[in-house]
Amino acid sequence: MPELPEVETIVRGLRPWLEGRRIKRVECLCPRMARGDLARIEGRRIQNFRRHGKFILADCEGVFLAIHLGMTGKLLLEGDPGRYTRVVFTLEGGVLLFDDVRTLGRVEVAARLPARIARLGPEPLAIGPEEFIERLGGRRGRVKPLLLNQTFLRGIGNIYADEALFRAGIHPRTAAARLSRARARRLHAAIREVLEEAIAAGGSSISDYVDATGKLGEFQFQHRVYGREEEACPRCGAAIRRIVLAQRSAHFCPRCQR
DNA sequence: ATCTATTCCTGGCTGC
DNA sequence: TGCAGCCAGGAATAGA
Repeated sequence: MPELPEVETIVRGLRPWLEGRRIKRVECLCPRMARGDLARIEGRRIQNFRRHGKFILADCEGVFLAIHLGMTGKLLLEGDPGRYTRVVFTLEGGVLLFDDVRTLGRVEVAARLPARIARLGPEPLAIGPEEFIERLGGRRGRVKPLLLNQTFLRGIGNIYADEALFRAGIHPRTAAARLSRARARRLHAAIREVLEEAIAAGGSSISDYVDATGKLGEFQFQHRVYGREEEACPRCGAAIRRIVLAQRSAHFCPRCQR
């Protein structure tokens, strides 16, 4: 499941090859996944290929391209189109495939950056501790669902929310606005830390994440709570618990996270 | 303005 | 061995 570190890994892998290259043809094999007229980027060069939260964005000489990988989306420079290929980008000198088993991904072409993407919260790796604490204070909900809310911070998904809360020693059900300054500061640092470590490891390969060359990430071996229900907490040895919070599973240590 | 619940989607797993 | 039923969780959307 591609979250910020996985999308960052993909973008870094693709950028050197994609940037400045002209798109000759776009074939969408799953119209449900397209927004806008994808053919509008044909004949244009890819510029400013970048990550924005979990979105992949590019300017294409006056037309805008946004890609979201959903749960199982992959952008591949190698291999042939297969059963799960949803969009084929034919570029000068090669082909970029958007494969997605579950079709929860999206490819959007628009005149400019769509407002709902522009409105997302700040980058977790760019926000400072003071601004983070201030943003937390104005929220009424619980901290875990808030971390998943892309208008609060952009790019954090279930894995890194659980891992950051564990590192900060905060229970996922804690009311966000009730966190002390010290704990909020610790959470800010934990988010940075876990995302940076995950990017360094090439992301987490849970289910079927791979980078643009088909390579698996390594960070799943460093997960301390995510997907480790019943296992011993690496800090205190207590059994990791899994609960459902806001329709999502939340993994935590009942002793370390209060 | 914010937050919560529902929907989409299919491979892989569990249990009978 | 086969199959029903459930689970995973991104964002969009509707409703509170």
